Amino acid sequence: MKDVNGQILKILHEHNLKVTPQRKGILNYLMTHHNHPTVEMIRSNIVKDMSNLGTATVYNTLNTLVELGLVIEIQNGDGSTHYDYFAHPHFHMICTNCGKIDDVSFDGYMGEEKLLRENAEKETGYLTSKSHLEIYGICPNCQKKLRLNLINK
Amino acid sequence: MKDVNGQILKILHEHNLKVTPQRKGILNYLMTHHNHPTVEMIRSNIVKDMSNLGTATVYNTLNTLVELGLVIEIQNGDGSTHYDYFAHPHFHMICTNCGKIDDVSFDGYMGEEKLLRENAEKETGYLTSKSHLEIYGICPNCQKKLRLNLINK
DNA sequence: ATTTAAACGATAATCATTTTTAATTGGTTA
DNA sequence: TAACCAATTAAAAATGATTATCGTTTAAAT
Repeated sequence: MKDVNGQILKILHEHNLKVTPQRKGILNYLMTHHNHPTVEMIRSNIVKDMSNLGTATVYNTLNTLVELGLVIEIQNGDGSTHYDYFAHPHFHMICTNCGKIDDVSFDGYMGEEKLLRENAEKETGYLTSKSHLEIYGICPNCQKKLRLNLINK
Repeated sequence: MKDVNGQILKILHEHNLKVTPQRKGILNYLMTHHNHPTVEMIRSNIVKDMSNLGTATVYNTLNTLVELGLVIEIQNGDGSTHYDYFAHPHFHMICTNCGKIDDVSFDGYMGEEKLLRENAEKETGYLTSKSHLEIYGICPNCQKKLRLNLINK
């Protein structure tokens, strides 16, 4: 098990961010949950422990973390932005039926990602830093449900 | 050169969509422009030719086209959604400095995309249909500007 | 030509996100 | 330790994008 609190302090210090209960709470939530929360999910969860936490603060903190590359934004089509602590390179599978977002990585993904970026740089002259890949489909659970629906007709 | 109007009629008929001037206008705009317009860009451009066009109609039409897989949505971080007629598989380079979105494809990209999807299916049990790849970086133009800024300090 | 379901568009409503503003606080320095 | 100050916070208001409503219009099937 890891010293999450120590990591959080290190992250904040490394980036010259003041250590506040709000930031610690938000980072802790992101690092210890592997869901893909919205702003409201984060806020309502933290409010339970902390006396109060403003919506704008959650937005500010998340935007800062996104700029630092520690957190990324994901859209699953429900209208609000979801966030993901991006410790390890991975991509997202998004179920077009239920909106679920899964993190996926496999051996060699980092290599493939790097190759794509290099090809793209050659092609366009961009200086690239990161990429987001989203693959859309039907999750196993929904496949089951959809099959049942067919039968029940 | 291609018979865009014929293509549009074919698309609408194939999907049992009524042929209306609004839909023809919106599809025509998307197919003949290679920018990545927002709803407002599309609307204001078409209003010049057509007596009128409601915002809701643009949204409705675009949502329909997205569901059909003919058009995709892209977020570049400026708050509004950009649209792209997705005739041929490609990915997007997004400049983190100016927000520009470039379409890119290179020989072999389709193969790499297919491979990624197959790996992902094996790993997760999803049944996949498509993917979106976004690569972030600094475009050549902004690289120049940023270099100049450095010198002028 | 008539009919009908689909599509349209003006407006209002909603929802996510940002800005504003004023008060508070972390962390540095004396 | 005290005091300061810039950074941070949070409530409320503002903004901007998107969706819902609903009366009117229109495409296209009969």
